[in-house]
Amino acid sequence: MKKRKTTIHEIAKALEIDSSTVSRALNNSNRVTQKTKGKVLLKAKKLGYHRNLLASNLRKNKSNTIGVIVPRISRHFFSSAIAGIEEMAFAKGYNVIICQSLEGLEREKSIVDNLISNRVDGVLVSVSMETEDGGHLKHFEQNNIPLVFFDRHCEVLGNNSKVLIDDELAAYEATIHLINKGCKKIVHFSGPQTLEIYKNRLKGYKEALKSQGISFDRELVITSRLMEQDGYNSIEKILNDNEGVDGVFSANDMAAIGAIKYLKGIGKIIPDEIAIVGFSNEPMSEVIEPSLTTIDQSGYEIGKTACNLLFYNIANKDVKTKHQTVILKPILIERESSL
Amino acid sequence: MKKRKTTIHEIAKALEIDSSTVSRALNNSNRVTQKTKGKVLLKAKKLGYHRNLLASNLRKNKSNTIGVIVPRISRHFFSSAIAGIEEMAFAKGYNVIICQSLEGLEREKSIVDNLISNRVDGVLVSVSMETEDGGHLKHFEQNNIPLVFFDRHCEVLGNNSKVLIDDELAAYEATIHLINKGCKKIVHFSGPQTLEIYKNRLKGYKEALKSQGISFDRELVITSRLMEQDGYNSIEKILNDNEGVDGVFSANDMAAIGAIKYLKGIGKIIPDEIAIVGFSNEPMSEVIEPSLTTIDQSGYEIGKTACNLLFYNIANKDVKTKHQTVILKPILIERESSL
DNA sequence: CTGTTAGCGCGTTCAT
DNA sequence: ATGAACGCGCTAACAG
Repeated sequence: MKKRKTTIHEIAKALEIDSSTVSRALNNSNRVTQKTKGKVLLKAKKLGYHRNLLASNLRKNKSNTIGVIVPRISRHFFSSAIAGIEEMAFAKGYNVIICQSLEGLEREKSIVDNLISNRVDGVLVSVSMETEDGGHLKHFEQNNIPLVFFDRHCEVLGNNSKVLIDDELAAYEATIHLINKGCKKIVHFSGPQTLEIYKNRLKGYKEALKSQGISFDRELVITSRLMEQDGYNSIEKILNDNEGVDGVFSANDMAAIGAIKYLKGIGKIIPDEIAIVGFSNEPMSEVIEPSLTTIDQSGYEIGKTACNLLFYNIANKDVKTKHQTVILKPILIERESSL
Repeated sequence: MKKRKTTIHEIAKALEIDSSTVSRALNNSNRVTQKTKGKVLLKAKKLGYHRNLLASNLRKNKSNTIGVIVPRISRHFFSSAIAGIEEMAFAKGYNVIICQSLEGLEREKSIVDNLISNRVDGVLVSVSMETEDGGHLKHFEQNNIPLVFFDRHCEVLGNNSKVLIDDELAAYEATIHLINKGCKKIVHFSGPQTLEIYKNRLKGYKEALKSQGISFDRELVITSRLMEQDGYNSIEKILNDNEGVDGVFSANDMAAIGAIKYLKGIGKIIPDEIAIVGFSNEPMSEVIEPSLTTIDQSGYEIGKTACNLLFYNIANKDVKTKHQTVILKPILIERESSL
């Protein structure tokens, strides 16, 4: 078993040319004959040559690698985002280093240092729950490494770009969808108002009603933790207390499913009598309740978009750019009832 | 904004010592005074120094990075495996490069070349569906890069290690579990016999029956594609055709859930009259049917185990080792019915 | 079109 | 304990 790997010098020696010519040939430079190019490539294959990117990267001062920091890889939203990122990166010939903060600030800090040491060409970040101050993330721009947030962002001095989901618009569109289907009295299942996402979704719901001249009724907003059982209970309660409810916009999918189960139990037919839309970015709801209409934005699309933006920023590193914020439009998916 | 990053030479100059001393200090060598060590570290922090790992790695001919090849990152099993891998790697100070083959052989081949060029210190692979011959994976060992398969493996000449789930044992234990609960007549929902996993699960089921002196009844094995609807139909059919069925071992979770739904519909109480175990390594079934007993091995554990084995092989690269196969024992999870 | 030279930033000899 | 010098493998700059 041979120890050292073959270098350009060996293939240069074998061909009795200079190593720089070999280098050029391997890089498909146009300053080299087709003939020698062919000879070099042949010899390289024959010797099982693999370019040493450690050396190449050092010389070019560029790692051809982007770093990705997420709280948890195994969460479906993040794993699909990473899938999108990897596809974009692969297409551009970049590598992807994956790091998970596990929702911890200290770990996130050490990841930042490590990525800088690895001289990544850019970074995609979805911050941990402990991250409020983005001080440690400033190191990236201090080292001239472009950074793009996706989904979970935080404020950092300097230029930073982000790709987000428009919760308010999503809620707006979901509600409009229900109105267009003929709903007059639409219930909203909302979540804890401490969270930005639920506040925004409530806002979008209100906006939609207003835009269509429907007056907002506080009674029709039920706040819960949005578990399946909550949806079940909420729809039961609202139907007892109110006449003529014909639509539900749920701030997540599980509560929507609970409501559907309740309605099925009492013999209502979905979605003819009561139309339901659930906010979702997991595929789970589709499996549990194939007839549920959902509104969401896939992690995959966000990942791809963020990665694209990052590459743009890498390419234009030198030109001074301002904050870029891409807000992705949600997608409403109405599935056929399989029942 | 300064362009070039600070190097050991700059901090050496600032301290009026030699760069090699700085290098030693930063590497915590014992051949350097505590005092100078302190001064160097201080200065390094002050100048915002980050070691250039491109250079360091080149010099040491070692990238401190492992490569991971999976068919699809967004599949839950793989994303949790990657999560486990990342945690182990982080603990050892290694980076993880993620690559997805998207079930394609050509893409897998080009990933292999790329990882070799990046001089990864080791590789974890779960092969694509198109990969039957592992010829391209031989490149790894030719380049002295340890390789460990997890979950999906294939034959490669030379030494290669793998970490797998013991499907047969899992099925055996699931069936034994049912017998211990008092079941006398256990149905098996099986899948396409072209797939190794379903063959092995059937084998384990048979073994368990045999070991407990229960005779195998071909009538009690129903083969389908194991969708929810299949489970629903299968249990209906079996209950019509057979008296006294009191247990079901399903080769996956969706069919088990279908069966539970059917039984709920006809008013049976689970799990008192008919006990059901579904094979599963997705968390989805838990959400859909919280009372379902499952047997599986998590991707997370497999990832951690495989990564550990890889590090072992990296550490002992020079000593000649033989094939290592780790077969993980499945875990049976019996949940309380929430209904 | 090709060869020569130099150096990316670091770690590791040798000296002292 | 520190300094001087070299080289990891490759590419860029300059000749010719």
